[in-house]
Formats: sequence, C-alpha cells, structure tokens
Amino acid sequence: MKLDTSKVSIKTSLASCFGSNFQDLNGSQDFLDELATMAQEITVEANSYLFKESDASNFVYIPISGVIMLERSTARGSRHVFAFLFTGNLIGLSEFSFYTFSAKSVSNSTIVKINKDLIKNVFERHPQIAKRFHEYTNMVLNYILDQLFIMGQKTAHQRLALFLLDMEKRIGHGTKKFFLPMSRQDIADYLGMSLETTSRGFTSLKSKGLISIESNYSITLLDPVALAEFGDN
Amino acid sequence: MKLDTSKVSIKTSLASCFGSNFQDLNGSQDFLDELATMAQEITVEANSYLFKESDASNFVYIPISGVIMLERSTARGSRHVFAFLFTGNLIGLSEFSFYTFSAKSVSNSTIVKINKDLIKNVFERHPQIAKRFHEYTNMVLNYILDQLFIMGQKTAHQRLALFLLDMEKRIGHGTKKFFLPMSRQDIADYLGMSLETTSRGFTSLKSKGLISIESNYSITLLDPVALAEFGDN
DNA sequence: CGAGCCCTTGATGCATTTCAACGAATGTGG
DNA sequence: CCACATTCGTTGAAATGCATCAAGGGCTCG
Repeated sequence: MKLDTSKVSIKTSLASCFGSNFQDLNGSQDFLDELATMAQEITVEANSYLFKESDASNFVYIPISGVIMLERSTARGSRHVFAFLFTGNLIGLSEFSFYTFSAKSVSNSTIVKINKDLIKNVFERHPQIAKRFHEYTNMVLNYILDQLFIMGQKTAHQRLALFLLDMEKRIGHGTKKFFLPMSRQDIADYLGMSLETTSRGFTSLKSKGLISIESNYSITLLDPVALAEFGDN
Repeated sequence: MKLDTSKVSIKTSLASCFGSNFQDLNGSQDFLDELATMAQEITVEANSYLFKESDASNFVYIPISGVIMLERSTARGSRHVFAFLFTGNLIGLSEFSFYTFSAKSVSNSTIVKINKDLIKNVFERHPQIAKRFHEYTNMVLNYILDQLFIMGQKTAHQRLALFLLDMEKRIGHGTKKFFLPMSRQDIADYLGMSLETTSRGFTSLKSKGLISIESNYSITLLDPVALAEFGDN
C-alpha cells in the first residue's frame, strides 16, 4: 500500500498517460500524494492474469515494466487479442462495472495498481486531470479505429508488416532491432489470422529483404520505409 | 442560429446521447438554453458531406433524422466505412483539432450542429454533463472493440448476419422488418469485403430461411435467434 | 539425450476476390 | 408514357489468399 512516486520509472509511466507536463497540472501533486499512500506496485508472472473478463472492474493498472495483453475468448475456444500494452499504457479505463476482456501478462511485469474510486475522486476534485485522462481515452479510440481499418482492408502479410512497424515504434522507440515479447500465436490472434499464416508472413517479409530474424523473438526492420510502403498498398 | 429545444425529436436525440434522465442533471437547463441560442438545425442532402477528413473539427453533430456514414479513403481509391450513425448518435467527439475521417450523409438528414467551444464551456461549468459525455465515449469505444472482434474472427457471411442484427436493433428497434438505408457497397466497405460477397451473403441468408428480402432496401429477419446463432459460431 | 514446445514448411481445400456478364430498378428526355 | 441510359444488384467462372491438416526442424530444459 505504499508507492514510491519519486521513482523515475513510475514518473515516466504516469507522464505517458497524463501528458509530459503532467507535473505542472493543477492538482497533480495531490494526485501523486494519494497514489503514494493508496496505490501499490505489484508484480505479475508471465502468463498469469491481471483480471478476467466479467471480473468487477475495481482497479486501473499502469505497467511499469513488462507486457500485458488484452484478450477475449469465444464460445468455441478461439481467442481474440485486442491490444498489447507496454510501459505507461493504461488498462481498465472502462466506466463499466465489469471488465469486458481479460488482461494477461505476456512477460513478468511490474504494474501500478490504482483503486478506481481513488481515480474518480481525484477527477472530481481536479477537472484538469480528468481532462487529460479523457484525452488519453480519445487517443485510444483513434488507435483502435486505425486497427479496425487495418483489419478490414489489409491482407494478412500487410497486417503483419504494419504490426511490426507499430511494435518498433512502441517497443524499440524507433530502434530498428528490437525484442518481440509475444509468441506467433499471440500475434496471430491479434491480427485475426492463423499461426501458420503469421509464420509464413515472417518468412515472406524476410525473403523480401524487409526484415531479418535473429531469433524467434528478435527482429530487425531492415527497411522500415519499404515495409511501410508494403503495408500501405 | 436558433434551435427549438422543446421539439420532441431534439429532446429524444439529446437524451440518447446524455442519458434518459438528462433533464434531471445539474446544469442541463443551462446547456439547453445555450443550445437554443447558439446551436442550429441544419439539413444535409443525401450523398453530401458534413465534413471531410482533415477539416478543422470545430463542430459536434447530432442527427435528428436520417443516416450518417463515417468513412476514410485510402491512397489507392478504396474506402473504409467506420460506422453508420442514426438519430441520437453523436459525431465528432474527437478532441483532436482535425477530423480523422469524413462524415457523409446517406439519406437526406436533419442534424443539430453544435459549436465545440460551446460544448467545452458547458463541460467546464458542469462536470456532471461532461461525465455523461465521457460515458458515451466509453460506450463507443466498447462498440468499436466489438466490431474489431467481429472483423478479426468472423467469416464474411457471419459479419453480414451480425450487421443485420445490429441494424435491426438500431433502425427497427427490434422490429423484424426494417428499411436498410445504405447500399450494398456501403455495407461491403463497412464489413471489409467485396460488394459481390455482400450480395452473395444476402442470397445465402435468404436461402437459409434466415431473412427475406422484400426489395433491395427492405429486409425482414425471419429468425433472429437462428441468425444470431449463425453469426456467433 | 530425449521430451516438449514453438516455429516452419508443404499439401490440400475452402472462402473470398476479381473479372465478366446479365438483370432489375430508377431516372431522363423525347 | 415509352425508349433509353444509368446505376445498382445478382450470378457465374476463374484465380487467389488463407485456413486447415500434417509433418518436420530447432530450441530449451530436465
């Protein structure tokens, strides 16, 4: 029940949710103080669940390290992955009282867990912070719209190319070589295709000279511009 | 520049955005008064644009009658339809200063056009109304997540079945026979498939005895339960 | 070294797109 | 009101993309 809000990792994660000039916002200190006493830092093992579909949505989570995957499973055993979330992303922003998807940790993760009532309280006292939060929601909405567009219009291999570009931006922050934390199956379930098609996609992008595969989880984008062009066509 | 906020059609549209007990909310009268003097009711002809992608997003729109389609077009001429919006839906809730899609009227429409500054102002004065608005955003987000799931996991004919069920709920409000306002091409671009596949989908659902097609735009769901089952599998 | 897991590759079949032609509905000008 | 043009929807045939089934390869861990 004690969170060290002076840690750089926590500060940067919060800044990524609430804007880079978060510290200057009216009420930010009050918010940080509340977090320091009421929020907690938890660790989650790889492959275990943060929460499951239809659990009561009492908490909001912000990953500090590691990767979280949001998923939903169908009546007939198949699975859909909605999103991969990294450091500084925000999980559980829904205003519904139950989660509509599960959150599973892909790797060992460190996560800040915040009581939703605390958040709501802060929002009521500090409209500026609430506003930032809603801007974040809006950004997410736009991100999902883009994803919807990709799902509707692109071939499997194009979706994979665009996925890798997105991961480069979010994991590698522009470094062409980066570590892909999720399995081929996870990617397949995210992009709405079979595991085999994902694998063939990797092979195809490799043989086109667009990427190189050092190991299953280490990828280098050899030609991001051409990769983007391939994805956009 | 004068809006008759006492009209039933306008009241119901607002209620649908801001909740059924909107009138009881703190500040709702103030909001209505502002709308009465500052908002306007406009009419838009079929096939004309309310706004286009990358226009400055200065207004928020609420359809009173008619159908609006949100679309984006690609570099190479293809088009994606994000959503069909009906009476009481809300358009342009983005906090970005430019729209990221175009809004096109499918039929002749009547629309309430509200200046975004007015909205922002009201939200600052009345947090309760702002909150309703954000709940609405959240609902939209969940709706799009469902759509993403459908796009990733379902076959073309299943997507069509689920689309028809959604339209029944939103247009017919549960009346099995209803008027489909959009063309086959619009549906195809919404569901991410070709016009021909859409057409074959209609034929297939008809021959399965799930729907009947009185005319191109008049559809009856003969067996909604079976249709839902077909879509869910 | 062997078991198990994840990934890759090959072969086949089905779903969907594409190309092409036809039919139905709608609108226009004579 | 009819002939014609035009738009929109349906249907067929061929080609393609992707899923599925099945087998093999490579890595990791006991």
